[in-house]
Amino acid sequence: MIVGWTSSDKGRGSRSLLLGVHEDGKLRYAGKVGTGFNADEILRLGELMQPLASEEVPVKAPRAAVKGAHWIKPTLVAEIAYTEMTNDGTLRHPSYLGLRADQVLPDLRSPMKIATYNVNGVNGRLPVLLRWLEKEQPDVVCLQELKAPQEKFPATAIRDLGYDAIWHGQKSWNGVAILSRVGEIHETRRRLPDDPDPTQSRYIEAAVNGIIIGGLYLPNGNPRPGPKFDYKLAWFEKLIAHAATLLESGLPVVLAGDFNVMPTEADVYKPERWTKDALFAPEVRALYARLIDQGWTDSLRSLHPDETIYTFWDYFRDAYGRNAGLRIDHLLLSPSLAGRLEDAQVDRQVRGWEKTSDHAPTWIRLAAEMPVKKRRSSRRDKAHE
DNA sequence: ATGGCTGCTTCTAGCAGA
Repeated sequence: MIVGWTSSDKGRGSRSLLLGVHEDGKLRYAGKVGTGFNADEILRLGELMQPLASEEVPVKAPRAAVKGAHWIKPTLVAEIAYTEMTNDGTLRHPSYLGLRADQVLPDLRSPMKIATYNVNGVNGRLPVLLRWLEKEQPDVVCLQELKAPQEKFPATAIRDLGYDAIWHGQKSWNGVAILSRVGEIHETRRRLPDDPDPTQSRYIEAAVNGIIIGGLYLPNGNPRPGPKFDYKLAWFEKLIAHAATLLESGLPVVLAGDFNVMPTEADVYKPERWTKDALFAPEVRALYARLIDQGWTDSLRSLHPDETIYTFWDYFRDAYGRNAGLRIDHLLLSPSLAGRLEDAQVDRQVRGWEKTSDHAPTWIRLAAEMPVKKRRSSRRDKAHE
């Protein structure tokens, strides 16, 4: 595991990587590696490590050995060539061979429950939001439709329940937030690259416990056709482009939020009535399919392939009572997380509460890492090559 | 098919939502 880096005197990039190995269920210091990477790889590693920065020291190590160390959450697995293990357990003549993107692991010492909830006005729904947080205790929450300017976010009430928060507000419309009660929130961005309209607060991203959480509120797009629909398509294209770079990073990522798309006919109570709507139009569903085809897992559908699942019910005509719903809130998992998906549900009862949002909270649980696991990846005997 | 509901703003009537 890469546990940190020490910085270079000359300009950007790291001078050496600090290493750890899992042994007897614990991570212990295994020395530094300062060779084997070129300038491009140093830059790439720098970009990957930056969002993982941590105050917490992940391994015990001699003070002199780690002078000027920048620690990260132990998430990235590197392949290292070396001649032997010294008596003090560090690697002799280590050389960096590359990153094992297939073994990039989040910090999952305990299970992690991650939720998304379009609150439809964070202040108007505050009693409902707090009641739900207290009852269901999600670890990380993506909120959408805050409908509040930056300074009107109810941070104190949320902090009183043990949640740290970052948010990107906007007057009247939109607004997104990420809450966590399990680890520091390291914000990585607060709008999509090349957002067609950067005045709209629709995307916020952070690293929490070594997992990148992208919280999003995709434009509604009605009426169709029209400028709002064009904006939806343009925004979706930018999301797809950014999602591709997230996958390329090899990091564990959850994209969660109100996508304003019913992916298939199984996700609408009456598909034939919605074919011309911006939430179900063929071109919008095609964009969703393109996103998924990059390698994302639609958590709820993958665990419940044949169930009727809705996350939204209109306020009109007793839609909730008639179960005339839509599935438009999604949690997408990058490949390294898909195998850890343990549960995925909608807290649909919340939609029946007083003064509630028209959406229901939707969540997943990722399984904890196996407690004791020896890793093959950090060992390779150079003599045999 | 239609009109039904809700939050927010500060021209409490008009908009956006889905």
